[in-house]
Amino acid sequence: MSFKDRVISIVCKIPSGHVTTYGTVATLAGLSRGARLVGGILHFNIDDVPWHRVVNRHGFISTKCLEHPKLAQKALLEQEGIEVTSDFMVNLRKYGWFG
DNA sequence: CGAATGACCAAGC
DNA sequence: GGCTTGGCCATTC
Repeated sequence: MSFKDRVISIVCKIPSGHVTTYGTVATLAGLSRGARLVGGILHFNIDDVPWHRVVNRHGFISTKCLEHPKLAQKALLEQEGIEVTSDFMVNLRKYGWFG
């Protein structure tokens, strides 16, 4: 069991229709200051976790990946009932999940 | 095992 | 008020 596994576990527990932030995931995983690690971990496990439910502090999709994954994420979020603006931003105040 | 890396955050100019 | 800098710490090669 490692921080990585905890992060993955937590991300998988995010209820459908909700999103959370890197900082929140890091805190729930035990490292309130490990937001960066969460990003890196999700990067290495992009195929194993619903990373589309994790956004940065501003509610923006922070991936530096190609635009295609972003569109996929936007579609997935909307599919779950989450409003995503054309700027790939979600309303954390409304859809934010903090455990 | 050591050095580099990173999809963040908050404070400082 | 927007941009730049520094710190954080596990994972990876």
